Amino acid sequence: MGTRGRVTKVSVADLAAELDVSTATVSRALNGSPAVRPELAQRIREHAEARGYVANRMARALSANVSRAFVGFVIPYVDTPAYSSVAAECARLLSADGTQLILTITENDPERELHQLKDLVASRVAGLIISPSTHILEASKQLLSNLPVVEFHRACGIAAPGVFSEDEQAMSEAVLHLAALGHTRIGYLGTPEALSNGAARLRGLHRGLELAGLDRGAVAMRLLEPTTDNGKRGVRDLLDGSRPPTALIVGGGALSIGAAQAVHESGRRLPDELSLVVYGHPSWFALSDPPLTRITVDYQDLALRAARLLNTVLDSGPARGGEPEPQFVTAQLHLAGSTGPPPKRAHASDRKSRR
Amino acid sequence: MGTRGRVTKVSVADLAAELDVSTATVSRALNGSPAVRPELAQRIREHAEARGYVANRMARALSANVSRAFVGFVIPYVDTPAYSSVAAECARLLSADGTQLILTITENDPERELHQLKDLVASRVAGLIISPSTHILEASKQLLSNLPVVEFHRACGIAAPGVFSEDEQAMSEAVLHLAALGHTRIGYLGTPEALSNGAARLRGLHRGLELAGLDRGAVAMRLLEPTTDNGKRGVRDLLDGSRPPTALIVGGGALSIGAAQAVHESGRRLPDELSLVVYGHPSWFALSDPPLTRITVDYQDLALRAARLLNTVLDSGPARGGEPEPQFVTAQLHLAGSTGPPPKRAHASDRKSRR
DNA sequence: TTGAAAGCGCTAACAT
DNA sequence: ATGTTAGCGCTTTCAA
Repeated sequence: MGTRGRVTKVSVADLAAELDVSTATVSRALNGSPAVRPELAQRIREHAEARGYVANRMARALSANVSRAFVGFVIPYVDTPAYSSVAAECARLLSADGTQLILTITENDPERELHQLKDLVASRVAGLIISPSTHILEASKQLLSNLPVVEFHRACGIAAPGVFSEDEQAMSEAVLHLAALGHTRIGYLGTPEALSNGAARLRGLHRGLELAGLDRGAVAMRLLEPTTDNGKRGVRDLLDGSRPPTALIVGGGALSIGAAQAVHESGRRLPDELSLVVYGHPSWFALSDPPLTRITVDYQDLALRAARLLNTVLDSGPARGGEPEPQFVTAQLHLAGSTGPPPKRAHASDRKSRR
Repeated sequence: MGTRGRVTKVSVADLAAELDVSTATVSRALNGSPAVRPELAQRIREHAEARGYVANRMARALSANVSRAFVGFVIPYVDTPAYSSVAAECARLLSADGTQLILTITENDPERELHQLKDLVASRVAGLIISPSTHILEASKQLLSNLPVVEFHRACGIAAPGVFSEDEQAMSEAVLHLAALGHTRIGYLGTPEALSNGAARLRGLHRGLELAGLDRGAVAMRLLEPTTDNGKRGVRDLLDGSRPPTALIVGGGALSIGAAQAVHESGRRLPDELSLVVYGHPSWFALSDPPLTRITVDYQDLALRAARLLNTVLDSGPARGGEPEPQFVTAQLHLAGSTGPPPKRAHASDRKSRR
């Protein structure tokens, strides 16, 4: 019993020969075609099982010349919940349909991205779930426009559906929250405007400022690539000025992690000396004391929608007809202990006014 | 110019026809065979380029009947750095060789795992990088023993090479560190002994106790599946007893995250009221105050070794000859502010002995 | 140096 | 209900 020796080597031809039927019958039986006598089908299946037969998906895909065997999953990073949790959930959902995920990490490098997209096309993936790199190449877009594609987190302007977090409102709420507390000098650390989600958050920021009656000039900004290091750097920059902001908003998950660390390292007490609003999965900030006011997104929901969207797109081919509808998962602002009224006095180095 | 219309559809046959040569010549030219006249080869390549030709990896793999097109990456979870960072690094390293990673998440479910392994075999993956589920099925082991496999983090007793973190020493050091500080009642929260790394950490614990001259009975233990929730639960259990430990060691990344949260929520001050040693990637604990004494592993190094090992295994076929050498990445104990002498007085409910 | 042809393992017309 | 056969796109003998 059991498969001894080397790797599986049984083919339909083998089974057919051994049972003295045709390969077509075997194939039909194995695929549950009703056109084969139940008893025979049963016998074939049992024999296949006994011989440890495992169908070759490549051959199958090649023959069918269209199959859902593989789907490409293209992301800039994977070591942050915004991506890893979506990857996990998509892999889970798609595997139920017998679709396998080919994982590809661009590190936000456009060249690498293009190369990987080509490889994915070469693998004849049925479709793609992608979070494009910041400065995606034209050639990459070309490739994408000829494939069933679902975007998430970031959009790159191709005619493909996508799932995104709707950050504008939460962002604007965050500004209003701080303004209501009395803050007038706010620092913003976010991702570049070239990133669709960076742009959305910026819109939210601006809208919040407008509603709060604050001038855009009231905000010191740093727009950086979303990495933990940039989070640290950005916060240090923002805090080091001669007239540092009394409140900080961070728009981006990886940035927030670094930002929270940098704030912590700066020794400023939250919220007495500084108010802080971070962005991202709660688990990253669970240990901080006080708990941080934060903007969160339900990544699982987002993943679910992405997987569903992909199925839709796979059923109807790439970018047919009109502009596809993007879907949105609403980000939520959660208040916690890291935001409060601004310090009573201006920063020491600012004015000489003692008490 | 550029690829218009539908998906890439150019085949070697097309190129051959267009250039009035045979498919064999095209294939040879494209694969850089020296057997083709350089000038012709050049012309073929240019034409292929111009026509936007992309070789079909499936067909290629099918024909070659052995290829490195795909490698399976099988892990129980992906939302923890212990896995996500290894995934990222492996994807990066393998993609350089033109190998794509098929990501598969078992959620530590043996049935699911078996099913996915079958699918991977069906996809004719060249090999597998796997972190087996806790209670892996015999059938799964069977499959694995007929494939080039590299294990990591966890070993399941098959004759395959692997990369693991060498936790024993760090674990034992942690115990000695606590013992030296004066702790005699230590709590241990770890993963089940059925997990190879759980067993290793336990050995380290025992060795530490022995060296410290402490009895094994001095340790209250909880061995749980590595999830954040279990981390919380375990800590609450350990701390709720009538004679709670004065120090806690956590052996496991996900467990540590939950554990740190639970400790935090319990309101105990570190290290005055409780000493705590956690395990895992520093980024998860960066925000905690005080910084936590921790055991860390260089996952990037681990990933690098895994990728290298895989290449070796792919070159020599599965489990040939003698037992393959496992590799180890040494875990490091970093001292920080969460460990200190035990509280002066025993727990109130413990003994009446004052001063 | 190049071409013709035989597969790789499977599915799907097209017979019977 | 079952068998025959022609591919899917590529590599690779075997001939020329």
